[in-house]
Amino acid sequence: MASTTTMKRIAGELGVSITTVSKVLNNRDDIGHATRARVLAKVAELGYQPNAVARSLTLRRTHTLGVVIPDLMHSFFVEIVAGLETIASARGYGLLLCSSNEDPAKERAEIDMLRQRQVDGIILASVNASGNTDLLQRLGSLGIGLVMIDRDDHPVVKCDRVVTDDVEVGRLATSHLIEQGRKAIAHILGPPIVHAKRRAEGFRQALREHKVRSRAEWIVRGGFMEADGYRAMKKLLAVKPRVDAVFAANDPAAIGAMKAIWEAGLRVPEDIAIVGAGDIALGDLLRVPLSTVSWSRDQQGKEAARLLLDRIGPNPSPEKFQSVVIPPRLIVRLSSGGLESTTDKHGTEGCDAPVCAGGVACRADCHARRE
Amino acid sequence: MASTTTMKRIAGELGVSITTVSKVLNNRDDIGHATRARVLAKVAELGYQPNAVARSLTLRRTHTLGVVIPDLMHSFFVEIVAGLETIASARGYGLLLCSSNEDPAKERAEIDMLRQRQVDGIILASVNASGNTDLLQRLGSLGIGLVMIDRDDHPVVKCDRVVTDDVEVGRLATSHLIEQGRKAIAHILGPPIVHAKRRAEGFRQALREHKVRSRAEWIVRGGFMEADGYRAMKKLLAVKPRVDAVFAANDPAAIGAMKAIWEAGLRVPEDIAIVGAGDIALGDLLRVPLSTVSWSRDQQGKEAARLLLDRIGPNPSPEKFQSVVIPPRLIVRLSSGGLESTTDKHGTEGCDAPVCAGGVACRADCHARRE
DNA sequence: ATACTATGCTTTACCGTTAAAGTCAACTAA
DNA sequence: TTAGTTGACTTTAACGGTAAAGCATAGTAT
Repeated sequence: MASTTTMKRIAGELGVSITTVSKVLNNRDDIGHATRARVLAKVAELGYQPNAVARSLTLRRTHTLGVVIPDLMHSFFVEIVAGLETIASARGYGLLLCSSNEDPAKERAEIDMLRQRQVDGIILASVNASGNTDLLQRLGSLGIGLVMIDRDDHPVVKCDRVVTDDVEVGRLATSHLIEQGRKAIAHILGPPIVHAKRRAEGFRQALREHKVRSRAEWIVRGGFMEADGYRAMKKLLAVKPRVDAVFAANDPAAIGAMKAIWEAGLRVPEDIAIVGAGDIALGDLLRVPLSTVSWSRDQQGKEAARLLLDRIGPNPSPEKFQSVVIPPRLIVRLSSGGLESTTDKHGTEGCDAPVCAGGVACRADCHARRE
Repeated sequence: MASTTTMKRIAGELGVSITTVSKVLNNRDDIGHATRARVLAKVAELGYQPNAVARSLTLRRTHTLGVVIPDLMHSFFVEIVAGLETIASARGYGLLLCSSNEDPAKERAEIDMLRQRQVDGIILASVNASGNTDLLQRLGSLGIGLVMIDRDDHPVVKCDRVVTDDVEVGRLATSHLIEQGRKAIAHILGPPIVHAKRRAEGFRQALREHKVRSRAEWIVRGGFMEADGYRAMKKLLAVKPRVDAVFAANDPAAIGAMKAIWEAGLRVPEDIAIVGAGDIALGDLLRVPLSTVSWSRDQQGKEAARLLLDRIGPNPSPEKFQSVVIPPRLIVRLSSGGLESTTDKHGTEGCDAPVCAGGVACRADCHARRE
């Protein structure tokens, strides 16, 4: 292994001090023209690249952000990560990616690992409020920034947040089903976190406002994974009289529910209408395109990265912590019965990108994604 | 900001030397019982956590792997990353995730960045063979491990590889279309990299073996993105007589092609059959479920992580570099005309996970994903 | 009693970099 | 002239940790 090029070596070969080399590389102005040129030449000759680890040790900044999300397989989080990456990479920050697999213990382990690695900040979609609040609260005093995305449990923790309005998500989805004339509307609950509870709250609000009857058996425990939706729908199908519409806590659960419906020999949306939330990738191209409530993951990711970087940056913005809300909006596709057929028009406003043109309901952020 | 707890502080409060603390924490056996206990107690009391940056500097190991993939939005790569994460995380390694956005310049910048950060190894799905071969070759001499995944351009570069048999991918897809009785079979080429060229080669081989006529206009330039497939299909649709089947270089391109076909008022598979490659997430649930050639991304990711970690680990396995091949297999769904209807049976062998049961063709690795 | 060997620590040096505080010659101001 | 200022470096210390070598003290072999 060729010995790595260090400032020491450059200094040695040139007969100057290491500090001189350091100063040249950091553009300090107290180095003479000639020396500067000689150093720069040597740097180029040896292809020197600074050792970021050593630099991190002295500067006490790693220029690295930790990202902890619950599910790498869910396009929703991946799209947020893509947004994060755009901003972070442009500003010279690296992303240390971790998955908690929806497991609080792994989440804790990953946060601890990130802390040991001295990341400058953490972007977290937290599994729940259960055990890790203490850890998160301590991050601030350790000089580690924190932005919570998507899920904002841990109300005690002081940090920036980038979330959507989950009550509104539930209202939009449910009102839409009501407006489709559905009478027996069920809800597949998410996991027991405020984030999901707010969607359920929006569900109930919409029913109340429209004076639509609800029944306790129509609200069933589910979760955020496809398998959760599948199981929950199985339970719902056993309830008589049968429901004619379902708002699932998110898209994977909605897809699981659709599978259960098909398996029972029923049709979507004729027999049962479905609305999800989160606008999963390819949701517009599904066998029955999935109606959903959408908000920009790209924007959510970018906003989170910006907030975090501004807070941990050179001028640590002493402003109060912000909660940025990405507004949700309804995307009507076939699964809710809101479109006559799969070959109908767009469910959304003007979308002229080639991949979205004509015939096929386009994905809400197809533009954003190609930008 | 509370002053961070360091070994120095622990040593100070206990009146022992820093080295003593270090030895206790590293389980060296030359520290007495009593002292060891006192140190451990203090460590627990102060909640000490070692500074990984400092440790990396002396040990010259960061326990971090860099991952560079061309497209964060493509489920294919994300699933590989999930596989990587499983192994890396279990072995105490972190993943520094970068996207090259299919841009050789950004790929280069990211690899340089990873090198500065002293990652122990890099897992790369390289954009092309154009300009970065030099950089990759140098990695070895810098003590940075390299595993190329999915795309194995850069034949000169000595490293481990985990790829699929791309010629076979093309043959499987094309033979299947031939067996469906299709006569005018087109191919939407991938980008100009060997990886894609091999799929085209498999396409040609299959035609030759089955003595099926081919025409030059039926092989069109495309790419790996949805928009590429869309544009390529537009061109194909202008060719008369019209083709009755298409093998697209990968699934996103196949989906783009389907969009173009629908937009032209034609049906899949009745008018044109489609087969892709890569088994994109939700491909089984599309409006017309997509026939594809699949291989396990989970296995690919895990294998890559294992190879890399074994090579850079304590006993640097002096064996020759390996090329692990993940075998591809055909997944027949509706888009190729291989199934009578969307409510047909599984296209794959026994799959009894709840989310896959009955009625819906399951995804090839649905088991693997839930493991 | 003398030399040898553990045992249990501490000292010193180093990883590669930056920041703060010298140093020293040449130049300027009074 | 004499002190004061620049300009262009160098020296020293530090970041937080690990490894190698050093050094008492006590115990064992002869």
